[in-house]
Amino acid sequence: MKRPTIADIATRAGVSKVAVSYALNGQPGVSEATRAKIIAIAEEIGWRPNSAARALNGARANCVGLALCRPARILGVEPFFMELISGIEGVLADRSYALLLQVVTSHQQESEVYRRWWGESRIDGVFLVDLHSCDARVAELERLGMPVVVIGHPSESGRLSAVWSDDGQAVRETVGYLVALGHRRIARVAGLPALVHTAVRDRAFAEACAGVAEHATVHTDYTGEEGARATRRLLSSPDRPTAIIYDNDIMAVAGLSVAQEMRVEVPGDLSIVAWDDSPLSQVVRPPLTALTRDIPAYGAHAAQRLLALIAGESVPPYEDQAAVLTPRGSTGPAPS
Amino acid sequence: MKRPTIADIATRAGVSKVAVSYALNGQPGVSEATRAKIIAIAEEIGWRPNSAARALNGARANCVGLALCRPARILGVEPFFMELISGIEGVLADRSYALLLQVVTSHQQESEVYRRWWGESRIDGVFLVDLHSCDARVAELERLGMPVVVIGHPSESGRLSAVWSDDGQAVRETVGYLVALGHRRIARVAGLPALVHTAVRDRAFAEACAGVAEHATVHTDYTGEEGARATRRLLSSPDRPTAIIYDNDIMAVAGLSVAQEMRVEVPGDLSIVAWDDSPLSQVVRPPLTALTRDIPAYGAHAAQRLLALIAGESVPPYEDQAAVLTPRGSTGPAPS
DNA sequence: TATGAGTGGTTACCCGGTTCAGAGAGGGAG
DNA sequence: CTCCCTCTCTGAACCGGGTAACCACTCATA
Repeated sequence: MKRPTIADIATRAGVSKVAVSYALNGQPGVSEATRAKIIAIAEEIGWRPNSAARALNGARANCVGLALCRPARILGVEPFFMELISGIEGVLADRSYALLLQVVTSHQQESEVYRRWWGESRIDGVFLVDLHSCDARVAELERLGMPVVVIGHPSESGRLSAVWSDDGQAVRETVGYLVALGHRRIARVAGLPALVHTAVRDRAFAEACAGVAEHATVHTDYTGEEGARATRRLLSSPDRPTAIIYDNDIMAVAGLSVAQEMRVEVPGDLSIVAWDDSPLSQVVRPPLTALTRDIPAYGAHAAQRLLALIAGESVPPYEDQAAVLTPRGSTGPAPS
Repeated sequence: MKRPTIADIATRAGVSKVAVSYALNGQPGVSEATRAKIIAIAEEIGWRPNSAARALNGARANCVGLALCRPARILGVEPFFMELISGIEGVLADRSYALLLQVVTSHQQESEVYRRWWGESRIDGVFLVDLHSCDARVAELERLGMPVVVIGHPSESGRLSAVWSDDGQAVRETVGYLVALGHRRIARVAGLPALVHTAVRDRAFAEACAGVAEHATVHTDYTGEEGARATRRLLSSPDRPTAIIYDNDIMAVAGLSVAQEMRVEVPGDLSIVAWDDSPLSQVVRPPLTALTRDIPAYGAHAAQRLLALIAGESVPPYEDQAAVLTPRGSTGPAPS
């Protein structure tokens, strides 16, 4: 029942374990006949290299880490992370890299997890997500000297490599589209204000609206409840907006329901745009106009960069495609 | 920049590395004064035990695995797995266990991942999810002799420990509730037919309806599109159902939209029940009656059992609480 | 005074794979 | 026949910890 080791193979093949090591790693130093025999025996007894023993010789751990700092109820509802992970996995699996995952409740705990993983030689690098402004995690990771790919805006990523997409561009496109439809009062139901990408969107939204439309931004925690509450407040104001942009689709769906409950027609009286186009956007009536992004591809790009970084290559910041607007039934001309 | 080892600490403290090992592991064999000095030095230079070196001594890897065999687009939309992972993480984090995650595309690939992880001594055990009938993975994992907790029905889990909840009970409760409301034609939009829990629900549904209501089951792949298509077909039939039970909430929301699009009133003409009560159920109008389960707790129980199994304890199958019906606005009396 | 039991530490070796220096065997050139 | 080189393979050391066995010393007991 014990797992076979190269010593077992060596005994069977009648050679030293060094010869086995060379043979199995494709290194010179053994004849082709011996190599073939050794490989045959290894396959027969189902030998696998012990990752711990390899790691001990300074080899890579063949593993990268990801820590998520969000409460369970938000993580579950946001398809973003699962899609991101799927994309990351696709790249890692090809190179037999594993992904170590941890859900944490604070940035402090998150930094501690990085220190532990790195100190224990468990991982070769990490992804850093959900960047805050003046993020202490960036300094911590720079200090550790570990390969890191930041999935987020490079303005706050310090000397760490970033993979990002231009949310500002997506906001400008959306506002331009809504203004062209005649909207002059546009609101935004935004996510957590501490996140860098929220700030980027906030700024781009204010700039894009400046001079062409009244604008208001309400911050939430990404949950449907807060999205609903924000919508209710916006729609209750005397000069209510004729269009609302939501930072995720669960809030957009909640907003749509609030509008229907308040007898506000969508898209007749109110246009709705959702960020991050998950299947959810398409199953409600009317289907939601959404900012579409290939999230698995985004994760895949980040994973490629992290592996390159681990291999010692230098990795400049990579700008992924910006989200593009996919118009559906939830947007239309502004009411006259 | 090199990571400190116990040898470094030993040099600094002027003792042998064995003394350091004893001191840091809380073992007897060193004086309290020496122990304190060693611990102080270890903290000062930020020492962490190298996980590879520990694992090499036959110690645990302090890591468990989870392989998910679902396409990315379904994984993203199902809050189930993220909530399950959150629950698992909560327990693992307390014991400094890590979770190794891999998304695979076939059961064969999944078994290969298990073999590799186990052969490489990367993990101490795994969770097995999405059981099929006559699942080859069960035999494979039994053969490997690795600690496993099956998250699913024990009827198909062989000699492996299972953590499960009685979906049959939930189905009976739901059907009873609908029948009490006067419904006599009930349909079910089910998930993948190959999954054991789908089969369990199918059987319970047929039995619960037998003699009291006409019933029909349509299988889908869990996506909103298929949920919508199934609903459209069901509502187009001459003797259309007055109630539909959906196997997840994205399909239920899609079904709700289809009903509205076909001018079928919910709950006036049609009652809708969703399985797995995510926040999504509550943000649509009307809010969905749902089968509620504490999924993070479910994951936590599974994690506790897996850790017990790894510790060498014997773990009987554990039946978690069945999902309970949470009535909301989407169900009502059958139309007369 | 010899014996025994704790302390507090050490030396030696193990885990499984990698790496380095070098040892024989065989072959070709001089 | 010797010299040298290449090919194939081996012993020993190493990575960073864990553990068994043992040793030197102190103090209490027979």
